This record gives sequence, C-alpha cells and structure tokens, in this order.
Amino acid sequence: MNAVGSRLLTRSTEDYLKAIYSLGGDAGLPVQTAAIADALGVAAPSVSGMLRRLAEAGFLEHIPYRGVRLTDDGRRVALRMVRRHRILESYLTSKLGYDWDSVHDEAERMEHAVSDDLIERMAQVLGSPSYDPHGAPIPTPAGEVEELKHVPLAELGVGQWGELRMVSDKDPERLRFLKSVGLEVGTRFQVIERQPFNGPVTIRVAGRQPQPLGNELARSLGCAARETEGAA
Amino acid sequence: MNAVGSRLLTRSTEDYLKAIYSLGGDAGLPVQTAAIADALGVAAPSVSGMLRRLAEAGFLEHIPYRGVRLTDDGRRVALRMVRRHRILESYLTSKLGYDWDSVHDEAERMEHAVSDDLIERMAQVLGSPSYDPHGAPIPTPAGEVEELKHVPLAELGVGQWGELRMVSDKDPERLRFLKSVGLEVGTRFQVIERQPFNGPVTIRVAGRQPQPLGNELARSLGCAARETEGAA
DNA sequence: ACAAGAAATTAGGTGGCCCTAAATATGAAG
DNA sequence: CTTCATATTTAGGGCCACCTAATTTCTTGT
Ligand SMILES: [Mn+2]
Ligand SMILES: [Mn+2]
Ligand SMILES: [Mn+2]
Ligand SMILES: [Mn+2]
Repeated sequence: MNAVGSRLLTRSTEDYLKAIYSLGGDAGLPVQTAAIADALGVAAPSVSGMLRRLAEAGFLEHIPYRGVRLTDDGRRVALRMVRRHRILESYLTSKLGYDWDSVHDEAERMEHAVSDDLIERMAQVLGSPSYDPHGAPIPTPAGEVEELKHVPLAELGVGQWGELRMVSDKDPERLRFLKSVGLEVGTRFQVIERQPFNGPVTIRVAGRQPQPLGNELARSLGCAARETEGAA
Repeated sequence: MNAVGSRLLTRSTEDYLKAIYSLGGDAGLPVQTAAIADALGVAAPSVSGMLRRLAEAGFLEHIPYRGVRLTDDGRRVALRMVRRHRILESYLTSKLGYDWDSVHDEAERMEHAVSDDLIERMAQVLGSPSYDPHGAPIPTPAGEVEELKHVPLAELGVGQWGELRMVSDKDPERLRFLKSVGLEVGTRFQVIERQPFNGPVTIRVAGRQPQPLGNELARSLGCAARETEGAA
C-alpha cells in the first residue's frame, strides 16, 4: 500500500521532501534538521514537527537527534517534484520568454498546482528535454535521474579549456551576473590564472576580456574539461 | 489604503471572492450564505466564518442574516481571478491541446499559483483574446468586462436560426455531450420544435440529424439569434 | 399574531503549519 | 569524565480553514 494514499501531499510537504532529497536524503549521511530549516527558511522546531508527520506517513525515517533519510515513497514524491520543477522551468523559458534568472520562483509555486497531465503535455511539446535551463538533469516520469559528474570550475587547471554545464538556479543575481559576463550553459572558456589561498579564478570566454571569478562562485559552476576551444 | 495589503489572499479567499462575484455579488440582491456554500462545496458555518474575515479585511460588506456584497477591493480581486482563470483556459486549450471539457479543473488550481507576469505573457502569445474557450468574456487587466446579452437557446422561437455563443464550463459531462452532438461556440443551428411545459427543444445543426435538448440544458446555452443559416 | 420551517450564526473542535521560549541530548574540548 | 556549545526536541500558542451540533433569526402561512 502506497503511502501516497494519505492526502498529506500539500505544498509544504512536497517542498520538504524535495529539499531533503536535494540535501542528499538519498544516500550517505542523514539530513539534519538545521539544514532543512535553512533550505526552507523556517525555524528548526517547525522542521521537527513536520518530520514527525512525514515519518508517520511513511515518507522518511527519522533517527531523533540524528536526522532523516527518505524512504522509497519519499524519494518517489521528491523526484516527481524535481521533474515538475525542471519541466516547468524549461517550458517557461522556451515557450513564454522567461530568462533563466526568473523562472525558478514561478516554477517553485506552479509545481504544486499543476496536474501530471499538464507536465507531460509540456514535456511533449518541448520534445522530452533531458536538461533544464540551468543544466540540471530532468528525472523521467518513472523517477530515474542521470548522475552527473561535473568538475567545479574552481578545480580546472591553468591553461585548461572547459565548458559550463550546470549552474544553481537559486540565486537570480548570480545568474544575471553570469549571463552578463558571457557564461551560459554550453559556454566554452579557458582558465587563465588561479590565485592561491582560495583566491579568484580568471577565465577567458572567446571574444571577451579575461574575467576574474570569486572562488565561491567558481566552486558552484559545474563544468566539463575540454581539450580544445572548439564549440560543442 | 488598499485592503489587498493584507496578505489574506490565499487560495480559499480568492475562490470565495470569485464565487461571490459570479453569484452576482456585484449588483442586485446580496449573495446568500447558502449559495456560496453550495458553489464552493463547504458547509454553511464555514462560509459564515470566512465572510466575517473577508468583511474585516474590507473585501465585502456583510449584512447578518441577509448576505454579502463585494466592495471595490473585493470586486477587483474577483475580476483578477476571473481574468486569470479564463486566460489559463484559453492558453491550455490553444497551446497544450486541452479539450474544453478538461481545462476548468486545471485552471481552477493554477489561477492561484501563477504570477501576473505569466498570465500577461500567456495573453500576449495568444494575441490578447477576448473570450475563453466556453465563450465567456475575459476581463482586461484593468478589470473591465464586456456585458454579454445572450438569449437562452430555450427561448428561441421555432424555425429561428441561432448561434451558440457561451456555455458554462462547470460540468465536463455536459461539455462532452454538446461536442458529441456538434455544438461548439460558434455553431449555427435552427430550432425545429419546442415541447410545451418546459419540455425539450429540438434543433438541427447543419449536416446532422435533428437533436432534442432537455429544457434545463437549453436554458443554460447562451445564444445569439441569427437571420440565416450562414456561418459567422 | 404566532408557530413552523428555513437559513444563518455561534459554539466548540480538528488538523496543518508556522512561531518563540524552554528543556534536553550530543559531541568535542579540556 | 565533566563541562560547554550547539543541535534538536518539547511545550505552548496563533492563524487558517474546515467540520458538526446547538442556537438564533427571519419568513411565511394560517
Ligand atoms: Mn529551480
Ligand atoms: Mn515549491
Ligand atoms: Mn472555468
Ligand atoms: Mn480556484
């Protein structure tokens, strides 16, 4: 019997499960209360209360004072939300002229309101895309996701060519900045210089001036190493 | 000071205000508790409680034991929801292959989740439509709606030609039936026979057999009288 | 004028989801 | 092994939006 039967699937619970999933509630260490509270912008006691209910409903296992891990049911719900979110971001970007820095908030609300049918219709008119506008892989309706192994831009060696493959969609400011310096998913660049002590990394995108990037930013950019300047 | 400032604009309150508007909370008699309860599928005491809060927030005036009427603020919110709903139904129908009998439920949920920006983008790609797929007029962003003066099919005389202009979107079963007998918005037909005592009305659509329609159904179909068989 | 019936409100209660303040468990350092 | 900082949970409360049962108000027929 599927725990999804409980009509406990509200906007809040969906966002909790999605957040827990993306904090790694899948494998490895249990996800801690404070991380969830931080991700969702709620107080820790609110998380404690919600975790109790989600555990009762069978979406996760809770080890008190340790953290939580998703059950199969919980993971199923989380992946469904991730698919919804990413299909929505893709659709809004391709069909309604949204920029990659403004789709996230819209998708964050819509993901709870639309039917599976609508999501699949959108996927269909897009030709079943595999990646969202930020380069994140879109889970299949069956709940399979591609495992990406990108290297952070901050770890590429001086002189090396790379291609930007994936960027976090959480901070619009950051996305606008990246676009302003010519960095989008698929952009090729060469690493010109790396300052020590977690200093900035300087890169050059074809046809542009060298551009220094702060270390924190450079660590958040998922890249693929490339042999040459040539485009994909 | 605009009462919209109160972040009392939740899914429930939006649906209440929209329902009150469409029950005539605009002009004429005050809308009664039972009518609202019936429209929204909740118990009467739930409505009493909500009306108190909506009145406090300035969206309507409540005369106890009599009913409610929308204030300007309330009407503004209601018309905004009506616009959203109808733009959504139009978009889903034109761009995502929905049938006119399945859009309503989807729009009913989405109308609370999307931004004004998304609605206006949808309106734009559609070319700012004036009517939704059921023939209902779409309010402008400023909150103006066309006043339609349709005549119920049940009131057309025998022998008279008419054109179907508007159908309620609330009952998918009814919409499927209408499509199955060739009736869509814009369809021309001739009245063949009318039984007395609120009996059925028989019409003929070009290229089809005469079709009897129950009186209740015939009263719910908004039509325009036409001189000839010729299409619009 | 009054009693019955219908409609609405009040009373009292539930669950969801959030909060702050207080108590408690954990783990690292001394 | 104790102490202390930090993380977590518990306690207690608020608001929203629903419910059923009881009460009150309105209307209408006699
Ligand atoms: Mn996103
Ligand atoms: Mn969300
Ligand atoms: Mn509708
Ligand atoms: Mn609605």
